[in-house]
Amino acid sequence: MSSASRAGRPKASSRETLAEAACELFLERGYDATSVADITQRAGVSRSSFFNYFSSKSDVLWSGLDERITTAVDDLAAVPHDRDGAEVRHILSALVADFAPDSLALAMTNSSAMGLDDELEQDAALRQARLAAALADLARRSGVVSLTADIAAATWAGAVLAAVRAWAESGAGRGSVADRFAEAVRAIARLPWSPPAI
Amino acid sequence: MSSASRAGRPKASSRETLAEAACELFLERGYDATSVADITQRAGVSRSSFFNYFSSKSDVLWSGLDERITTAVDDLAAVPHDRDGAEVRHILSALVADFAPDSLALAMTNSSAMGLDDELEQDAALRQARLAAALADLARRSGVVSLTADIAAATWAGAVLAAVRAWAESGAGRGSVADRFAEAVRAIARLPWSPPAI
DNA sequence: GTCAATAAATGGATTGCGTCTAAGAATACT
DNA sequence: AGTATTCTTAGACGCAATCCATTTATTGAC
Repeated sequence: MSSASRAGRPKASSRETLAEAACELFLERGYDATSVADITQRAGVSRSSFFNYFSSKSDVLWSGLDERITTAVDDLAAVPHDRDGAEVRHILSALVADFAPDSLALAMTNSSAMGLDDELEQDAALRQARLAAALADLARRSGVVSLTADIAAATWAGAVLAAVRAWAESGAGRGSVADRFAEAVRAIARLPWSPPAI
Repeated sequence: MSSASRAGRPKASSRETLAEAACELFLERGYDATSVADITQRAGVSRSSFFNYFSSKSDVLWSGLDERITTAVDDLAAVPHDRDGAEVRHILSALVADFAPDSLALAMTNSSAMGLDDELEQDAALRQARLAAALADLARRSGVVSLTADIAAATWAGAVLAAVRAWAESGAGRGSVADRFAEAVRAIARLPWSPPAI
């Protein structure tokens, strides 16, 4: 089952091929000016096939992080209600460990060239929200009042996405996302929440 | 300029009329199953006119908060770089002061009946992100490093949206959004950021 | 009253995403 | 050869959102 595809028609393309074609076009024409049909045309498959590989156009950029968030959400849902925060930090660390998605990094560093600034902001917000929802859920299960749970969840989910942003903006070369997240965790502990903070 | 409409064809509808029609339909059939054409038909105007009143379908529910966020974003952009956090808290307090949007509250309390759960989560995330971007910008202008600025911004923006959620979920009857936000601010100061927090 | 100027409504066309379905093509197993 | 399996593909669809040209309703000036 491992190597040989067992039966059926072989795939005519791959996520990688499509993502590559998409990124090229995003750089050439910009995100909005690139249609799904454009992408599949360059990749040499039909438009219909696109949605066999990605669930949406923006998914091309975010599927890597989405998968990781999905497992993190599952893991968070499985945490017993009586655990301490170390487990949560561990799950979030696993989420960012060895994270290096070519397409997202490329898009983030070239967001202005791709005309992607708003798009990326919004897409990032959706991912942050999905993670925050799982975190808030866990916090509530652990007895934290709803309002406080939402706020703490917003902070931690914000830290994850901030780490990704910081990593991408620094050229994605120096330092891993995990490093950035560790930095973020330290920053949270040091946050001056009294007036001078923000 | 105040009362008499100065010239031109009089409006055939209003935001209120359209919002009312929309909410009725959302309750009857659900959000996804309600098209813009359905809304305008019930309101007695053409589909084209809808976009003279709202910029999108979801805007029906969020325009109230959007306007407030817009002024808050403008105010935040105008804050000199050398001010303390009190000014920020003031702007955010103004954002939620006397906030009581009928349609959003209705939608949030009946989100499951309207089949709106996911939709509202996502829409809320976009608003939170818009506010967070302005807050992070200000923090960066004030010399806070980017990563920390993002995290702090996520917390405060999260607090605003959490206040709105808490207010809506409590029936929108007891206590104002402003009260909830004040509660949120106190919660932030009390947040146990070491492990046991979340 | 007539006439411009103005503001809004309207119909219709267009684009693009995302969904769905039925039909076809390529592969492995027997 | 035949069958089950897996994927591709064409095509149609519904809907949101944009755009434009046209029409309708009002105000105010002459």
